Amino acid sequence: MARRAGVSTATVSRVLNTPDRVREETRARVDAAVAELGYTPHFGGRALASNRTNTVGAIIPTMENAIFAQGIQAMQDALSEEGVTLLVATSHYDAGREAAQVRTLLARGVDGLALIGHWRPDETYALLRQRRVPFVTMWSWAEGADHPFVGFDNRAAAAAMTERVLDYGHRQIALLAGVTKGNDRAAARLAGVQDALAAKGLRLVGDPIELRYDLEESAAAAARLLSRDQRPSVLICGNDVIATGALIGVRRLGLRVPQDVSVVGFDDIDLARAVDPPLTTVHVPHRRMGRAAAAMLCAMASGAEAPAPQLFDFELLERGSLGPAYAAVS
Amino acid sequence: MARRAGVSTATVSRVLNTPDRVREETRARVDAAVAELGYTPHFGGRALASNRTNTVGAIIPTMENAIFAQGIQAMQDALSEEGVTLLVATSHYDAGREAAQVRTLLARGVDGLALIGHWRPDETYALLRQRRVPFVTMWSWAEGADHPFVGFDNRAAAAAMTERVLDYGHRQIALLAGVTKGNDRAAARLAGVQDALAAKGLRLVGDPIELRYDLEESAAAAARLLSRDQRPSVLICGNDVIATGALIGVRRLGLRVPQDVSVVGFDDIDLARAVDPPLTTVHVPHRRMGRAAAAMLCAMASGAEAPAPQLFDFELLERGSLGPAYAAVS
DNA sequence: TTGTAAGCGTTATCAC
DNA sequence: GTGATAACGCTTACAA
Repeated sequence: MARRAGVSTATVSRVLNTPDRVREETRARVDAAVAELGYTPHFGGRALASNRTNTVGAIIPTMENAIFAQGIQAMQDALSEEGVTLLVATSHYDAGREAAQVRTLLARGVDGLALIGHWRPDETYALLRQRRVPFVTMWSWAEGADHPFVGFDNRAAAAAMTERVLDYGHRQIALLAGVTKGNDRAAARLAGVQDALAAKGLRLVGDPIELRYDLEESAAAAARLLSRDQRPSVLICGNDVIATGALIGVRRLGLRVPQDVSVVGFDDIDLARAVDPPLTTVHVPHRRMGRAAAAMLCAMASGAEAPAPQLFDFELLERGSLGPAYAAVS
Repeated sequence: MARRAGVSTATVSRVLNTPDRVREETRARVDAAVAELGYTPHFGGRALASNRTNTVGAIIPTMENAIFAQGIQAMQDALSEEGVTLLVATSHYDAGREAAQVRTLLARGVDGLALIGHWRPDETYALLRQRRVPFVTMWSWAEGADHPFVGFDNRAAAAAMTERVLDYGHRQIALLAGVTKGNDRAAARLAGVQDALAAKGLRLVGDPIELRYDLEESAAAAARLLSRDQRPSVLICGNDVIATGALIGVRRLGLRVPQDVSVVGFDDIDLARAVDPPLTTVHVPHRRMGRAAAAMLCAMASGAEAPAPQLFDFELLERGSLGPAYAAVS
């Protein structure tokens, strides 16, 4: 390509990177040659010479979870406006795989890294620091963390939802939580529910049940729970998939929501509006968090000092799956 | 790093790439140094010297569509077993953005590329061929195409579903299709429905309506359709999101599914099992297609000749949203 | 404003 | 089996 425009490779490089440092006429000539040959700079060469890749990485548990799909899509849209490519890797909720993916992404020279949640082995943080890669964590409020993050207070949100449930008169409350092992979001939500109950001197009906992100498993658990002697009047669910599963389980027993039993979810994914009754749930700004993380990483990759954590608000969304506790009243 | 093990960079390279071509003792020494320094080879340098990146790209419309999220996740899982990284880009259903993303991914030196569907400007194909990048198309059956693909016959599947609908006695049939512009899958599904009707000398009630991937828009369209004089007894929907929206629209009118009106979907995403009644739909093996595409790309990137297209079967899944056409009978 | 030339960290081709 | 050494395509002083 170099001399198709009759200039040196250096000038081509300038046209591409600092167009204002080159005479208009020369620039036009180079641009023409670029267009004509369909030239695209070689990524490897660029990375090697400049030690930057214009790439940031994100490691999420799985794309099959709609909240991450949304967040990552928003993040990618924001990054591509800045000419930055997003490299997405998945950990399947496994700390070991996450660490391996960190290594992979570091080897590819990412200029920054986004990770979900803040629970991970010290070794992973040590690796990140040793390589001096800017990183942010997402989706949770990492209180007192010494790294930037963008998230919201899962614990407070769960507590707020629980208080709302209590306002409706419910006292027989069961909790269908997500798997808390290695998942600070799920754990915080569980803790939030317990907080709100403890504040009123109440306790759950039975122990919290931890469920995977699976409709059938959740449906079965809900049905089992509702067949016990002391039937709960409300099922508080750790996410909307569990809540939807619970709805299915309730339906199988021939019970009605919310007349016979209430169900509340968390996340506000599409599913929440699609089911009948639509789910009362906690709205979480997944897309806004994705965009905010993108902005933070861009800033940090450009050498900015570690930005302040960004905390988003949640919102209680009443849609119909939470009603008064008739059963408890009778 | 090079001489921490007291060897040349060439030997380090051999240990990493062709370990069997180096003496056991030397190898051990290098491995030790690698571990000690936490060394990872520089991706850019590697790409520059070897002209391979162990990266393949995929361009999908959006990750927010669950079928692509599933397929891409499966593809990524399969690729990572081969040590290949997947670079995901999104086009938002826009041919121009797709072409731009092709350029971006080519610039990053991907060893192969996966694209959704086979409708795209000739220029995009020309670019792909000019750069000699192996590529496959996914999700549709590109009859007579001169490139490898992995997909299924959207048209035949839609026809089969329509025949099933006819078997239930429906004659007042409305079609809520996806947007067909630039989307061969949506267009093929629409054509399939028309095929099956034409074979029996039947016609749709009104024109096919094209809807975006949106619950509310679909709900509104369904409600409008069912408020007309000649009310359809069944709504055939181009995908499960539209079908779910239709379910919501039906519910708003106080009608029951399937007693008053039937609804059928397409894709079999999670949503289909979550709604009430669960959707009768076409099951599409999204994950298997993702894995198959990964295998094809790996083969092609390793220099294999263009593999034969891989066609997957669909499956009609009856779940409850399709019932007999009482209304039509009366 | 532009060209020259020295790297950047690998791999590949040779000798040894 | 291993070490020099020359690419690979780009960026970036530095010189012109």
